[in-house]
Amino acid sequence: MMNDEREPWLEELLQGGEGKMTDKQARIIAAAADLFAEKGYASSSTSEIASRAGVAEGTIFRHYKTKKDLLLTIAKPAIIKLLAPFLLREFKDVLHARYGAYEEFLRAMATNRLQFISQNKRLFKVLLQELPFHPELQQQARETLMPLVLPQLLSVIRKFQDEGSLAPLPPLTVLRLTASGIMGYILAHLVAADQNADGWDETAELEATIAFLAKGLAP
Amino acid sequence: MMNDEREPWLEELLQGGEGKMTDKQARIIAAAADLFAEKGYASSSTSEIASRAGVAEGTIFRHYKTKKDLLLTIAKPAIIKLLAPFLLREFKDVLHARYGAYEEFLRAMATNRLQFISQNKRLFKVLLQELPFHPELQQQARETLMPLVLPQLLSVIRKFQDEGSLAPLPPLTVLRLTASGIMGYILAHLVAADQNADGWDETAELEATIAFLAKGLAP
Amino acid sequence: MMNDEREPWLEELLQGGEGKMTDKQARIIAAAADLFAEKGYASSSTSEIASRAGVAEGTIFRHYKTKKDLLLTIAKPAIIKLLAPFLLREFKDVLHARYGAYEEFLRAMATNRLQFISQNKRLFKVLLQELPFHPELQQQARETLMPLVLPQLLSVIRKFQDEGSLAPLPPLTVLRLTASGIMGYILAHLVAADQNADGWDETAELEATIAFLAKGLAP
Amino acid sequence: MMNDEREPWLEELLQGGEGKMTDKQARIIAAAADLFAEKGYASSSTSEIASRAGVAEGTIFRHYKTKKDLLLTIAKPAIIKLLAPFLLREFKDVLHARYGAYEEFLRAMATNRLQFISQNKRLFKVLLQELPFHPELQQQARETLMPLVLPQLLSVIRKFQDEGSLAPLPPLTVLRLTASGIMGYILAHLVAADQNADGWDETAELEATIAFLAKGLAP
DNA sequence: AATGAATGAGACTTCATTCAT
DNA sequence: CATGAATGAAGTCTCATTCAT
Repeated sequence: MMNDEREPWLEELLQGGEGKMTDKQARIIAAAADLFAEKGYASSSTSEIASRAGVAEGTIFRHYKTKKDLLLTIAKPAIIKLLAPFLLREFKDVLHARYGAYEEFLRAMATNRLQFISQNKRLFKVLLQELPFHPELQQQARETLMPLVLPQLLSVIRKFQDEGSLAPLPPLTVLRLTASGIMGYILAHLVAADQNADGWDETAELEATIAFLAKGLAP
Repeated sequence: MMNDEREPWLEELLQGGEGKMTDKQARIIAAAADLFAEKGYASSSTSEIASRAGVAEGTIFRHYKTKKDLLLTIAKPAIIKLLAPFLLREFKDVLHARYGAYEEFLRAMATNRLQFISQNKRLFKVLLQELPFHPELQQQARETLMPLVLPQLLSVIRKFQDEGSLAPLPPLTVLRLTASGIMGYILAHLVAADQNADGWDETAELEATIAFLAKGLAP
Repeated sequence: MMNDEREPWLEELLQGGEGKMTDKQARIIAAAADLFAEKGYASSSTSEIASRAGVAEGTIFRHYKTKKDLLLTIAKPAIIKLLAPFLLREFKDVLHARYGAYEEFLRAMATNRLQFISQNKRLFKVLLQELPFHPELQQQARETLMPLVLPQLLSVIRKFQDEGSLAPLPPLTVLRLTASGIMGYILAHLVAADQNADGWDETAELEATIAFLAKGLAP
Repeated sequence: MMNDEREPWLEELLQGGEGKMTDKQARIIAAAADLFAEKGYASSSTSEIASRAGVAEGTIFRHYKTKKDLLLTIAKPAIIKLLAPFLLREFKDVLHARYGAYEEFLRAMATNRLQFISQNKRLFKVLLQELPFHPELQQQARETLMPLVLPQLLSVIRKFQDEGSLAPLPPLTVLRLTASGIMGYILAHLVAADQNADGWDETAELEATIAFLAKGLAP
């Protein structure tokens, strides 16, 4: 998975946010994300990060106080990015939008997140792999999820239930079932991409998944 | 998650298999699994494993040539155990059994695996977390999955399709959708257990999941 | 140089001396000598010695208090054996024997020691390699050499000088020159044997060496 | 033999060659050579090398990837240095020089090499002691010896034979006899130096040795 | 800002030796 | 006598971090 193109999230980090990043900072972050995704945080050495980034080892520590800082710089924003479309602000319009049915809403969300994730594979991989070991990340996730994202999603679900296009199950259950369906699809996509599997028919699978979810959750 | 009760898989390892394990070996394996689950393989030091197991560090290396050996001793059998019910031999009867419909089959499998996994949480956690980083484990997984498990599952699916109780989707797609539904349920269960969440109604969720799968995959 | 035949010195050790050796002791000594010759004393582990001898590691320490004991058991007698023909007792007759000239004496000694050394290569190798690092061995060597061997050799040399068949150089010088000639021959022989060199004509070289010594040291 | 003066070969290594050495590198090499000579490579610990060099243990490994690297850095060049005067280039003039007889040639070579060796005792000791255990060193020795040194020496010998100042023995035999004579002299010199022996008359012994060689190898 | 040599704590592993069986 | 599991000291080497340049 050694890949020299910068993933989009990095480009964004580079410009956006507080202080702009120098080119070297970007190279460091890119190299770190690369390595973390490949071998895991704990097995990646700062010296290898430095050499892959083409900078001196000391330079890393000028910009990031510790190795863990490096991880957090990568992973904390990742949580936000991943959940962005469900955040309070961005989601406002959706609530009042005219999605004909749950199915359409699903399709919109699924394609959008799939695109983000497959464009930022390494970022996603790091997040998934390191989340279990770093309380700071878990907290960050909880903090974004609980007050900002969950309520939004639950109210969308309730809206569709009220409109009669969704089974009257507990909203959290609906969410769980929907999420596992979509995550299952995304993971399969990633695995298929990793192995250049030819048996994988992208759109057919997407449609099957959405149809399955819609049918399974029909009232 | 410091827990002194031995998980069932360890008891089995202790007696079963080739050479019986001494008490110290068992303590080493238990301590290692504990730590690996908690902090990950790479961040667990052999010295901490030793002290948690109450043995000298050297003792570890008398029984397991390297630290990685320790991981493999834990994780390789885990793959088999996890997939055991789907293995060629054990599965034979299922194929000819009178499961009324896909739904019943699902319920049987789901409860069975859920039980195994929640009894062997640490084992399962180690496996999930280390699989991405250890090619040996991936290969072991592929070797059990591809020739021994997959064909079985696919033929069950085809049977139900032939009987008209399952939608005529590609069998692999059916498998994926089913698997993500069940894994989603199991993960939610584990997370809920970890946080002593009260909102979690075990049987209600199981039934909802199975109903959802059955409905979503109905012909 | 892995060789299962026992070298003669071992056979002798086995029977001769104080307490008779058990079979296991002999196997331990043989394995140790083997390994010491191959990798040196410091790089040979007692565990490898044990496994090569086919005994348990503990067994070694039942017979030899420490690893160093093992070395000394091998090497100390070796010094005696190597110098035996020049020792007080055995040498008595030589002093009065009718060796026509220094040349004949040389030939006798050279062939005799060459035979011993090439029959006990491993023993010799260990001695040569470990002597520099073990003061006990050096002392043992000095103790045998200085009072028991040197005087003998010097008086033989003086005898030949008196008889007019040897240059009137300082006896120690004669000894040094003679010794280096013979050692050079023996080392060349061993190296040639080690490499199955075909260019090596055993007897021709021996004769050349002796002729060279005799001529170089002629009065 | 703890000696703080740097032997000449180290001074040369320090400046000469590719990358210049820092002061710490030199101290590390010096300490290592010291210890290797004293206790042998296998019995010298990197921690003792570090403390004798006055650096942290980690520093050693910044400069030399492994302990063996340290040995090779010391020993490989040593082989070249030891054989330098017999190398193709440096030797060219000798072939056409007017050495009156083999005797003069011997005297030149012997004094030259004796001087080098006694100035670089530790280096020589390490080489002699470690050669048997390190195939890399043996190969390096063979590679310099066989194509670059041997042919030179043999042709010098042949030249003297043609001129009638050397016995018509096989050149390799002449070489062996000469070499053992000179090595015997050098070793005796070193031993005498080590023990402050007073019986040792440097020049008398050298002359005796050369006379002996010349006479022994006269036609 | 950037470097990279230096550090020392700590990682994994080996080993000679002991001791209960 | 023999075993081999157990030990803990010591070995080689890695690593995140610091600091003078």
